[in-house]
Amino acid sequence: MPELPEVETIRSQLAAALPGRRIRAVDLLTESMLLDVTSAEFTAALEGRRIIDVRRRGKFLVFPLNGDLFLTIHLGMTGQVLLEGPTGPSVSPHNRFVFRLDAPASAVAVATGAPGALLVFRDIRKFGRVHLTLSGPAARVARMGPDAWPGDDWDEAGLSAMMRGRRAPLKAVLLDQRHVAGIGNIYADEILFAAGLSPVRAAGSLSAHEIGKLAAEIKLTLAEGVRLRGCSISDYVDAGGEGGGFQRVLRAYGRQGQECLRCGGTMVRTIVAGRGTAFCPSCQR
DNA sequence: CCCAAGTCCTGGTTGC
DNA sequence: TGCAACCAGGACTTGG
Repeated sequence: MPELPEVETIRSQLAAALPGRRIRAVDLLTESMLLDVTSAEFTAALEGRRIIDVRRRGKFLVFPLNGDLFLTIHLGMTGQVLLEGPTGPSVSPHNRFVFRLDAPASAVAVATGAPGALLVFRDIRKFGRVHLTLSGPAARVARMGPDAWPGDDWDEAGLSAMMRGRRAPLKAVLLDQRHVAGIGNIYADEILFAAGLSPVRAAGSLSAHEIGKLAAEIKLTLAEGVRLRGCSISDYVDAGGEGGGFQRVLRAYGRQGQECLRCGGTMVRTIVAGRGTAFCPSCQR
């Protein structure tokens, strides 16, 4: 699933190719995934609009456009954003939005050979959402806590305050985007394994030392995810259609029944916060 | 038929 | 006791 490292990989690719380019036309193929405006308003407002920047907030992509408009995209569970050449879009029954762009306008995009006269939002499961709003990103983006990575705007003290007094399982708090934004099910399991903490511990029960370890592993694990360009365990590919590499270094997610890479015990699976959860009961306390 | 999962929503519980 | 904060679980979606 696209979590912070996957969305960040896509963002960096798009940021190298899109700023300065205009949206010539839009094909809206699945209306149910559009929020905040009608289809007619959406296509009319985007036509001729220039993309100013490509930003990320948690798992959201945010495209500021000229005229104080903001396009906000969430990839849900199986969403992909693909930059394709002008002959496309490649045929798929799961294409949901196709943004037809003009030729590259920036010298950088030309120099890097940025392809992409088309920006395709494809999503098998329709969990993804597209917003078009005025004066700022979609309202749901404002509800996000500080970005988990790179983590310049939160620290151990902030994490401690988020956890204090909570009886909810530790993993549920990591997954709650209002506390720290960008962590999903895969990275949550990996972070908790790395920190040696049980996903079912009450969040409020962590010691200061454990909070410190957790804070460090959130940043380290997501940094590794970004470095390896995301985790392609199911549908994820980057904007060029390439898979990431993080699936090769998974130590917890999906490893139930297998040997713990730290203590040699057996990894188990349980449900936490409604999500499948793999962990080592002997070395994650 | 069940499972996968991110977000929103609802309804029940807890604790000040 | 009242009320807000908190927390669990369902809905949505479709391919394996």
